[in-house]
Amino acid sequence: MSDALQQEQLVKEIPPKAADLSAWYTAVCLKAELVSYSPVRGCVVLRPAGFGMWENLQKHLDERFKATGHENAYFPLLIPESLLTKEAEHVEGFAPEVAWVTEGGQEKLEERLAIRPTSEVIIGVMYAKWIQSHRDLPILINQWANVLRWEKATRPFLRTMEFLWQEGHTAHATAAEAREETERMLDVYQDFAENVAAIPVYAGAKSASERFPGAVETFSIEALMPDGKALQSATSHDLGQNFSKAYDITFADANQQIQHVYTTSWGMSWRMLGAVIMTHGDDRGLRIPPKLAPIEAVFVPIVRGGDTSTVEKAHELAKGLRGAGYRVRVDDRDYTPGWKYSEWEMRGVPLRIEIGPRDLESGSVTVVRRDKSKGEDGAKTSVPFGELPAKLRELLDAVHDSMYAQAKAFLESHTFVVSDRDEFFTKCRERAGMIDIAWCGRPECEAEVKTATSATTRNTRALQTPGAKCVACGEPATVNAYFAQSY
RNA sequence: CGGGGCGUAGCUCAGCUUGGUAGAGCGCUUCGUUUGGGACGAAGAAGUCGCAGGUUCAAAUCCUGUCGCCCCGACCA
Repeated sequence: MSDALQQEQLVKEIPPKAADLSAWYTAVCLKAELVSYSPVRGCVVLRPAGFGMWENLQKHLDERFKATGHENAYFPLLIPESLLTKEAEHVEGFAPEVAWVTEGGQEKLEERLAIRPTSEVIIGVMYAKWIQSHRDLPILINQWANVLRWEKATRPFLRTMEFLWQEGHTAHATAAEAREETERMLDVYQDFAENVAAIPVYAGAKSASERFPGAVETFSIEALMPDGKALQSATSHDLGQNFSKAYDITFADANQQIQHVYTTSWGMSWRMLGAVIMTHGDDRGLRIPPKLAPIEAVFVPIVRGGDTSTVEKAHELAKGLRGAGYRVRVDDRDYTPGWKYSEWEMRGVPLRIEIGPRDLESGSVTVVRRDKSKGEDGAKTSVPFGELPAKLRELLDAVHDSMYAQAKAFLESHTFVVSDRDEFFTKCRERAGMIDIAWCGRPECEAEVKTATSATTRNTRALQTPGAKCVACGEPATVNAYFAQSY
């Protein structure tokens, strides 16, 4: 490594992001203490720094769920085998990755119990008991839970055997209502991704082969990672009457007819945090979007000649900011200021507040933005003590906006509207980004593209040019689709 | 689940080819001096060499098995 490169590499043991995204990603997850590998294969410990991000994700999503009329509940972790096997497609889809409990205490169980890979089944069974009349509908419930899928290869956040997520499960009287709900929650996810996680996404419908097992239609939001691979960040499923028929969820309608309900399910997992890490991080480490940051601003007091008045002032200002609703911390540990700067940058704290003798004298603090590089215009701002509470809000919003703008610029510069077949295949193979084409929608066509390029449809939307032919195969196109290799 | 790589101190790794006293840097502890971009000095602590067998007078080193992790594929959120 050249001297220049060595100097650039500010954070020890974090390799440059552009050179090897995988190595960078793993190093950041570990060094920023988001996760730790555990003695259990494929399972990670979510450490306080990581859990803090999860809590903020929960808070923002949950308030959106509540605002759209949903309530939280909790269902059992274990699902009897006989119940699981009723919806054929669903079972087939999940069978390879279900873990089973076969013994309890000293006894061998007469019936195996599945550890939930998802909860459509157990929730469907309960809904069948609870729903009698059209007056009982809709049911709008969400649960925050862990699930387990027996994965072969795992990576922190992106794929672990046990993971945290939320799963919403709703039941409706009509197909139209269920579809409306499915699309509403997709909008919620898109809103969350863009306005909380600062990640622009493409929202749309999944192709048949990418659909959730047992769903009539699956929608997703898809984000683009720096290596040109897409990351499915949340899904929303219209389950039609597939589950209500399998689990006999019926109600008497206003005309005294027995009808099967229409159900939906929708989920976002801690995988979203993986998207946040990869999208926003840089060579100095993590950059957490302010709304997800466990610590929004960290005070670094500079002590000179044993005079700790800057430390006292930092605590005083921090107290005031907490009172104003901010999540702040004072780093009064016995390390040098320079060490602390690097440390908190690596951990991704959006704002650093320096307070040294010079600041004390001028009655102000120096606020440094994590989203800007060193020496960049606007990276440092001097803020008088009294203006700190108001100014902090402004700066945090600015950080969010600039992070979103950067991610948006990346997505847009790596989205290609392609109408030439060769170019389409080349771009897919090269992992160029989101490749937008007019597409026929045929599974055989998608399979051919996948075999040739490893890319698949991420999601689809209405055909943009009426009468267009499929760019991949030449048949009449029915939709526009984003193709990309995916995580 | 296929292909490749790696498990030695908290971290990054050397030592293994050719068996013979357990190593370095960083970090950690104590004391002192320091503190506006990863401070300096002195003293100190720390490893059943992933685990289990085997070969040998003797194994971190050779052999077999096993577990785990990383990367690339296939599969999935």
